[in-house]
Amino acid sequence: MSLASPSDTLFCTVDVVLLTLRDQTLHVLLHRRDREPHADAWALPGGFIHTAEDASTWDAAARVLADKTGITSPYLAQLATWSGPGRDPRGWSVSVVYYALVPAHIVPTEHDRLHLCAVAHLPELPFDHAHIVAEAVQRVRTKSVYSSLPVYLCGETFTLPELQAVYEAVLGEPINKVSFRRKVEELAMLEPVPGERQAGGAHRPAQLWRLRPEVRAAWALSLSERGLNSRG
Amino acid sequence: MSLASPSDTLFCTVDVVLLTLRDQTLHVLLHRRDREPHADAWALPGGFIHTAEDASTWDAAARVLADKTGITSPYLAQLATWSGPGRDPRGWSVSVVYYALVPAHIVPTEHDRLHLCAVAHLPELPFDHAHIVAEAVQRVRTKSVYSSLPVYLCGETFTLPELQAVYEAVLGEPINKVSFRRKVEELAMLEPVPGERQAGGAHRPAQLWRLRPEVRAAWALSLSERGLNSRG
DNA sequence: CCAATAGTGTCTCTGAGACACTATACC
DNA sequence: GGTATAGTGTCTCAGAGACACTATTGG
Repeated sequence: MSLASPSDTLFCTVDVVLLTLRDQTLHVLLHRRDREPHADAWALPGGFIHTAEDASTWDAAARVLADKTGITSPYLAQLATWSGPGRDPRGWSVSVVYYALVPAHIVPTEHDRLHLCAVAHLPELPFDHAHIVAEAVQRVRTKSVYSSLPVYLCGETFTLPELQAVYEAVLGEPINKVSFRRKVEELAMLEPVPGERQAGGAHRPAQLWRLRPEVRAAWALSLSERGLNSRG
Repeated sequence: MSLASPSDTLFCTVDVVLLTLRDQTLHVLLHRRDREPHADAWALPGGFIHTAEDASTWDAAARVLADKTGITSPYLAQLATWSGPGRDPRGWSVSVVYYALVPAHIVPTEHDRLHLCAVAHLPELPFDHAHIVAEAVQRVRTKSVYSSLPVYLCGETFTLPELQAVYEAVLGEPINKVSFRRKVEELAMLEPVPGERQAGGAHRPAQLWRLRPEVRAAWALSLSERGLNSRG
């Protein structure tokens, strides 16, 4: 059977907003474009969907991120979809955008085509990428108020003072220590790691914590749950 | 210039989850499909993007909704995008899904190809439409907790007891009257209409309220703000 | 005056923040 | 013992719900 309205001269891509914390500030990973349009400009890593390899736009985003930056992000979620005839000079385009949160240490060393940039001091970005980054930052801030999202900005294990600093960096305001610990406890998403950690200085060491395995599992499940990964 | 990875045998559609309240229950508008696949099955109204007429997927969703149901919804927002090789038998597909909220009285009389169905008692739906509806309902419930979303399920004007009943229907639980009124007041989104309304019975009539014009304006603005409507 | 619903005043109780305290490391 | 940071006990205050009251209509 043939499509009623065959490919109406439209193309479909994915883009990834990868956010991380550096010097207590949100940074976004930019990639220098290989091709026209806007060749050699800093932009969000993105690319076409490969229908032969990708089982969803989520897969496409993960593949594009890995190909262009070498990163596999433990957290990669859909942000929204942008579209229109004018956003890309090549024609009517649809871009399904994902956002990733990673600890700074897994971002590879920057080089000529890879750059971490503070979200507050972005250069001119091509297409509508500036809007997209702004929306991603807003989403992360909003979700951080009531969820454990920022733990994905930490490494595998972390102390509560570290985690609190991460929350404060994301939200841009100080948090009450007691309230923070109460909140963490009631969310019940963390578990203590048997070991401890010495801060560099001369003081009591802090307990190490990690995300409870069920939580990571639940998050992975929520992907496949929604219709066998068809929700890309 | 040519596309690096030209249209990789993939097609892009929009679907609309139109929700309304009937008998104090959330209902979704289903449309009997005109064509294969799943011809004559009840499904979400949807269709292809027409790059010649649509300036965004938002425009496409509004057009599809108007064409198939005759409805122009005051609230139409992006839900998410579904994708994959298996969700539509015609091949690798991307569907950008929108959700609409309307008062029941603007839904046209049901006929052979148009049907309002309680979200709790959906028939078998083709594609991944059952998942999509579930996600839309969840989104509306979540947003209703902290926003004025449910006012779009009311008509132009309404009484506070009516609005409270709408909130209760959406959230599925009773709300404290005093707290509800405090909340409405602090959100500052409503204004009283000079007139009053008699309930059918013998009792004190209730004040009529409406959404403040600035709020409707702000909502319209938030569309165009994000990059000249490029966020479809 | 009665019934029925609209709308408000106020008490209580829960939860978040402020503050001060204790705990434990290195020097 | 001093200092610095981790972690906790408790007081206070603000906001949400419960309840009871007043207001206003038709009968």
